[in-house]
Amino acid sequence: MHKRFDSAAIEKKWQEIWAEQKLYEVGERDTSKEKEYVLVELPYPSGNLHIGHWHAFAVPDIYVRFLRMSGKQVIYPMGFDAFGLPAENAAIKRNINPREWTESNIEFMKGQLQSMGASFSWDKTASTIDPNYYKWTQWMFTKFFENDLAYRGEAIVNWDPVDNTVIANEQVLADGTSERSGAVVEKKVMPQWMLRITKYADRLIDDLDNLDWPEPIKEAQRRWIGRSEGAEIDFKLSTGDTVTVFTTRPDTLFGATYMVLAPEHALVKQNKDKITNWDTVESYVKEAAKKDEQDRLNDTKEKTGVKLEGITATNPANNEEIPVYIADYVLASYGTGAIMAVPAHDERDGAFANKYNIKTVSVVYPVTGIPQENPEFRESIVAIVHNPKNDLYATINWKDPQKTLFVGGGIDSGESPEQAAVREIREETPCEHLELVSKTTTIEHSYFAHSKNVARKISAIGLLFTLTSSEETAQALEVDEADQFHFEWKDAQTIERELDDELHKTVWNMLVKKEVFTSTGKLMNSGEFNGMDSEEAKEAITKKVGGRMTSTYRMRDWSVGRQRYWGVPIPIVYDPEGKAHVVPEEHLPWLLPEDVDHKPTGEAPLAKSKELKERTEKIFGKGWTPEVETMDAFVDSSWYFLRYIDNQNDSAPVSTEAQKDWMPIDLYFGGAEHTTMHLLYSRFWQKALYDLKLVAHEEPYQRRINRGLILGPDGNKMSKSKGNVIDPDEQVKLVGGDSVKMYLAFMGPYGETANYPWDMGGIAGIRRFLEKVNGLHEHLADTEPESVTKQLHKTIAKLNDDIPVFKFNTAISAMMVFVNLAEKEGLSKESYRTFLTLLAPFATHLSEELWEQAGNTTSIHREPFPEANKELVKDDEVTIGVQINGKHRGEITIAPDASETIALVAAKADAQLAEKLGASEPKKVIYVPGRILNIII
RNA sequence: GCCGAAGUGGCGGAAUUGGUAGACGCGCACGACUCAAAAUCGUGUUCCGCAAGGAGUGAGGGUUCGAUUCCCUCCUUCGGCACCA
Repeated sequence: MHKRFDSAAIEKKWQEIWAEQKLYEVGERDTSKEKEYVLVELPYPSGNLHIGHWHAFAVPDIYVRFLRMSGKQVIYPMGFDAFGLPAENAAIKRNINPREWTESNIEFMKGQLQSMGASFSWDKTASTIDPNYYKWTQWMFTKFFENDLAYRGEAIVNWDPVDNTVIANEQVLADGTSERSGAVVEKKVMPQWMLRITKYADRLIDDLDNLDWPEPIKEAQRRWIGRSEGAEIDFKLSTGDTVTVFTTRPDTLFGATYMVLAPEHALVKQNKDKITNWDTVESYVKEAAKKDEQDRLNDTKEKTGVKLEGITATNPANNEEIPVYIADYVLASYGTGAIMAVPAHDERDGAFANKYNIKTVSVVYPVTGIPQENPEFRESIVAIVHNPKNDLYATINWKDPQKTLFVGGGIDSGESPEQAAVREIREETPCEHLELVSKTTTIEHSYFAHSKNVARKISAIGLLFTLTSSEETAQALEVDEADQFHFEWKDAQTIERELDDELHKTVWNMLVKKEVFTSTGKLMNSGEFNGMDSEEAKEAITKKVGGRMTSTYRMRDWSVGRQRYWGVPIPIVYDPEGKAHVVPEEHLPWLLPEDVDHKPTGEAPLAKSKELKERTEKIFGKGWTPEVETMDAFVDSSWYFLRYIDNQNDSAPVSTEAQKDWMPIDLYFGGAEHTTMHLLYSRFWQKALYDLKLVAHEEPYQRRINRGLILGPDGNKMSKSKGNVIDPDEQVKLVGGDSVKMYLAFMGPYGETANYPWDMGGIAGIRRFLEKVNGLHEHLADTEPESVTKQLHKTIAKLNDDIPVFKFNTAISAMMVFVNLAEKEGLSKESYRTFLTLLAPFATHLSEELWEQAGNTTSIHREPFPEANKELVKDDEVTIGVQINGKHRGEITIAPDASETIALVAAKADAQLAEKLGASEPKKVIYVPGRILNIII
């Protein structure tokens, strides 16, 4: 029966009692239980919690409580990631100290967190601005510095002109603006504090394989790191310099008809004197630099560049002299900043060569590109052949020779390709039927090998070489002189129209339309490598020209220095010669000075601190100066989960004992936005610590679950300007924390990255459900119908199934079904108690209140989670669908394990079904017990 | 452009070793209670059709006794990356 309740009073009452009893503190590790470390991303104290925080923290609490009631010792910590630009900017706006602002926010947010009624392990908390925390952040940085993982290097950095600081690559959005301020990011070359994350690139990719993470997140990290396997190859310039290029396609080296340097490439300036068109070159270089600074949105289709007159390079594969260009489509910061350009097999090079009329040479032709699962098609491919004497190309289709295409020829003689080809053929074989036996002597290697071990020698069409499509060696195969082929000549348009399979289309596009073919295949026009498979040729050609197989990465080192105030001071001091030294452990924490006007001017605020300067000289001596940059806040959050589990430790960031107790993190709930930032940084950090023997695990997070976004009621992302922001405090006031939490859990499955719009009616429905639960005791009876007991056990089973896989929505739905039934049929006191414990992880306050009202003196949250009685979960009877000829025509109710005979009898007993079935005997019966009966007549 | 995820009533969603499509909730309609409204309770609610019946899980095709589920082709939406050699 529906019965209202005062959620505010109940929730406040229990929150206080729980706090007083320290009900959710974890304390020491209890080894009689299995441990479970459930982590949620610690909040940034921006002022107040938004509804997304509820979704992030309150909903996983259901899972945490379920585990705890199921007998595990669960740690579910909460803390604050409190350094960083937003707090500093907010403080500047309000003209107060960032520390004051942040700390007051933390206090306020703690109250909000309490209103969730979640079981946070408050004895295991941490705050990144606590000197006892950042002492260890600094300490680890010094270890990194000593081990060459942190270094000061020149780098092209992203400069945010509004926040007046450098930001990381990961913080630059796709449109070239800053993730922080929204300003257009500029490129600057500056000395930077960097962390050598690239050293870990391979491990960061490879170790993903062992993690229980959603595959899309892993894939996003792999792509972000962007490992490219290829080769470095040296090209000699006519100036005597050597240019190293990076390429993923060394197999196409014979097709490298020019070379491109990035405009910023050092050799450009160095050879100023030898470049005869230096003025043009110089202005292009300047233009390119400006373009880079403006924005990277400039459409990437239009390629520009300038030829370096007076300089050539030598292609090491064929010793041909090739021109050298500079072009801004080659990036200075990727690979070696120089490329070998292969216009036939790279789209960008193709576009560039087309524009500047550079020679194009095809060196790879396709053999695949055909669906693997279509063997019939594969068999039909035979080869592409080329006669360099007359530039005639042909593709031969073995199964159906009529599909053979001839392309090219006679380009220089003014003949059309068709005319030339026909002439060629006629001259060689003056008959209509081209017999595929030796008629000419120009052919050296011209074998076709059929996949069915039938070999034929083609020698009539003036083609220099052909390639086999099977493993059979050409020499071993016999010539069958009886075979004849008839080639039908068609004009180009007809041929194009009739192209009906992928290979032929590809070849046609490549050879006739001169489109760029980027796939791998087999080699041609490549000297001794002709006919070799691309993959094989990569190594072979690299080896021949003295190159090196290597990998390069999209990801750059992590720039961590910030020219701002509100962050962890980088614990480095400089001696009078300017050499960097770490601040020794006894002087840590290296405190953030207070005597600073932190307003951003572009100069680092710490440079203005007298106290910091004096401190440095006092400790290290006269002439020593402090580093004035602070650390990116992503550094702080790269290890917080380690501090949680040993937050009182004075002698180390975290003890090995605590790690043995709790690490690794069994489950990390979080948002998709951290995929390539926090999640990558902290994995790197953990690996670096691992190599320094400071942690026991190489990966911090065993399992990761990303949640979606809560949208406004209008289906849009919540924003103040749209006026669709849902304030959690207001909602809690309206319907209570239990309802807010349950509603967020009810919207949809949690483990998928789906976004759910907030629905005012929906949350009212949850509140209504809880009010029904509140009145449920009025339906108590001495005995209950078996249907109710059975439904209860089905519900128990459902919850035990659904909660571990985060399908809280269907779990709640099952409880609703039970309550609806129990209201109608009545329920026993025992069932009522059991139901309350089912509800406890969801409606933490109300279930506790009703539990107390039912006469219990200990907390419901100490109760074990119910287990279903398997006998009671089974149904005595089921209603199954009956199909006639596959169409649903009615239903019958029978025992779940009834025999086919019984099912048929039941179907015939049904008047409607009997009529449909008529008198005829069924042709076939498909009966799946408990599921379906399908009768074919 | 490339990579990834997803398309089911008016809405959020449920159902996959292939077996009654639309659980549960919202919304809506009608009824009860009320002077009235709200709240609450009851009934109904995929679409077309008075009905019998038919159609139906983004579109089209295929496999199957049977497809939201498996296969092929395509479309749309969302997310990520984007001159990365």
